Amino acid sequence: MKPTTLKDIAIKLNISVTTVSKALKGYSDVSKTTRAAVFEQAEKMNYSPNSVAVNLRTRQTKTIGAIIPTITHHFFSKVIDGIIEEAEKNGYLVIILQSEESVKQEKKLIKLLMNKRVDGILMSLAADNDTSKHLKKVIDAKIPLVLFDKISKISNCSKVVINDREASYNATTLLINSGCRRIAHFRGPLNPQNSIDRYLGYRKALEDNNIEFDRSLIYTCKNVTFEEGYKFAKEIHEQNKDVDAIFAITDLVAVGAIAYLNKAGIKIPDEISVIGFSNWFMSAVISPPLTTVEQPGYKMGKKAVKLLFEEINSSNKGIDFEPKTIVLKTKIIKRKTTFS
Amino acid sequence: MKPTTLKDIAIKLNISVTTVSKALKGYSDVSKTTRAAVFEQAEKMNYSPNSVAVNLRTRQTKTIGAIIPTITHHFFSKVIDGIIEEAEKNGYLVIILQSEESVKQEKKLIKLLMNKRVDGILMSLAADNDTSKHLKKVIDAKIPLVLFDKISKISNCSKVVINDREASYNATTLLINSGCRRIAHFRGPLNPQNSIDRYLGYRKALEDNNIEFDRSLIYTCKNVTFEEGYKFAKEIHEQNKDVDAIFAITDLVAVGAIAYLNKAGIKIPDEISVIGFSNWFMSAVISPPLTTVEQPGYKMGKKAVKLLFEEINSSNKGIDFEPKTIVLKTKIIKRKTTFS
DNA sequence: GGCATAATCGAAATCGATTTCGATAAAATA
DNA sequence: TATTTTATCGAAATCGATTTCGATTATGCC
Repeated sequence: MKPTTLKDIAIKLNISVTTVSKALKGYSDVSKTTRAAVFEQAEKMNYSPNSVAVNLRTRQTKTIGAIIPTITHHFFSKVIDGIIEEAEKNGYLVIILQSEESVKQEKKLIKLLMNKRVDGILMSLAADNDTSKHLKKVIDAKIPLVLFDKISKISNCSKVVINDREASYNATTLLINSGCRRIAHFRGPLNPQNSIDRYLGYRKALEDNNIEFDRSLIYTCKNVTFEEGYKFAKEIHEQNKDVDAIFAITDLVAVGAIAYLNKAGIKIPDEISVIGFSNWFMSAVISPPLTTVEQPGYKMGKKAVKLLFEEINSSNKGIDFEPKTIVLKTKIIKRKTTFS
Repeated sequence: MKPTTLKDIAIKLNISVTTVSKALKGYSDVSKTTRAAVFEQAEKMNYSPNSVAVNLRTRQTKTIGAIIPTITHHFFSKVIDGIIEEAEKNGYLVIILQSEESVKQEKKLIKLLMNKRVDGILMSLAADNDTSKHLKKVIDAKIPLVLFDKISKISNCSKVVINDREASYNATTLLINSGCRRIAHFRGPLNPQNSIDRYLGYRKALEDNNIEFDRSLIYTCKNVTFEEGYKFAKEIHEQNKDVDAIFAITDLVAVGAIAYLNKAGIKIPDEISVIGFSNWFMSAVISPPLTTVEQPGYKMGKKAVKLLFEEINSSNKGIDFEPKTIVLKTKIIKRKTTFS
């Protein structure tokens, strides 16, 4: 009924708990006979160490926490996939929590995880994040912390990101090199850093190619949805904006735009080129297949965990850990919505 | 640096650990003066109880485990969303694990969670699941277990499912009532129970309406992908199968089929009706919007957790818990790929 | 003032596993 | 035979929080 303890085995064998423990852990001061008996009995009683007790003694829970805005999002679910895989490979379990884009919720969850005594925390920040005071609490408590994707630049901790600005610059440049001059940008919300960075990369590319920036070609997707992509594409068309390319903050938005363009009979890329961001699996199968920037979610998750473990291990050895920032490479996947 | 303990407070205040604990927990045999001092000091030292120690004493971890085939799947990520929300609302944390459709992996993960001493386990089974011996281990160990979506009918534990057969029956009937007679079914793999049930519901609907079953109209999607939907739709078209409707095991497959039909210039639903399953968010925005069966993932997650807590609470009170099976309602969401 | 009651506190045991430090007995050496 | 190793075991402390039970002091009552 109740799980077997060392004591149960000890009583059965009429020896001490100490000896049972030592036998199981391979100490040399246990006779072969005793050891064999212990192993046999442990097997028979289906013993497995109570990890709660072990955790208490070792001051480690072999558990890490991950806080993300939401899991029902293809990018984040990929990151989580990577996190879980890598953690499990190292004997760690992962507690997943969702901030739902609320800093208040984020604070609460951090507290929860700290009380749980997780060995480390992974976070992708909520969009309305400005005050990173709650992150400081984690850092001050010496709990290893790694930020990924949506980070806070000011916090003194490790980070795993992509170079949004550069990726965006390259995407825009591709459009320019293929002859586009009136390039609309369907940008993300105003606050998040990667939304800003992608916008900045877009502008820099225009600038470097002597293309005048036209504010009226910037559309802000507050919710980053299919519908927004559709709507803005429609607006562009109906207002005769003379646009020859669209660069969308996300594949989903791009797919929305393509849906409208297809419906309106506008030829892609002949009349309008489209480029997305993230390489969502759907972007490969829609018609025409979407050219996009690959955002390595799975890899980001893995890297973040690896970095976290580096810090956890240093911390265990009492070594001070110098926060690192890893910038993952992105690449453009050329498909059929742009001229090469 | 290290988290504050009761002992730290006790030493600071020069009283016993017992009194500190009692003050914090509101025992009546502590003077107002002492209590106030303890609270003040606890606040100052930023005390929060070490939950590992509490867990050891209470024999509860306030943690549950969830094992699913994969998280990078819209349905499962919705379920997980529901699970996390509901668990957190009740003060529980969730450890997510992926079986990757492997029974071997499933066994390993179960063992992991049992060693972790989670208070309960939620599972959606791997596809190749036939031997549910590993589930028996959980049940025998009296660890509350709730299966959802992909279940094992023979296991004696609680379950949360939809009536796949009935839902599928209704979907097929809708097609029949709108005049379709040659209805193709893009089914799922051969093993999983819900794949079988949906197939069975389809057949039953044909039978009840005196429509002859044609084996050549059954297409098996081994991987349940967009590409398979596309491919089979193409096959149907090219082989002149005279099909007037397609019922797909999943929206993704249906969307693949629609992609082909659109490309081939086949009018939906005029020439061919299409109905999907799951109500994936994309199905509402594609063209034409897909009629589908709503599969309540979020709700399923919540219900599963609620059921698990019922069992956990009974078990805590020493009451025997009689496993329940909850069947969630599905409904058909009529959009534009079917008549009426 | 004497006894009963209430008010306050803390020692110790517990949850299970681990590890240090001795203790004992047997074997080996001088 | 006396002494030193070696082999084998276990008591006790520890990780932190909780709770039972007993002890002590202060107050109430007659």
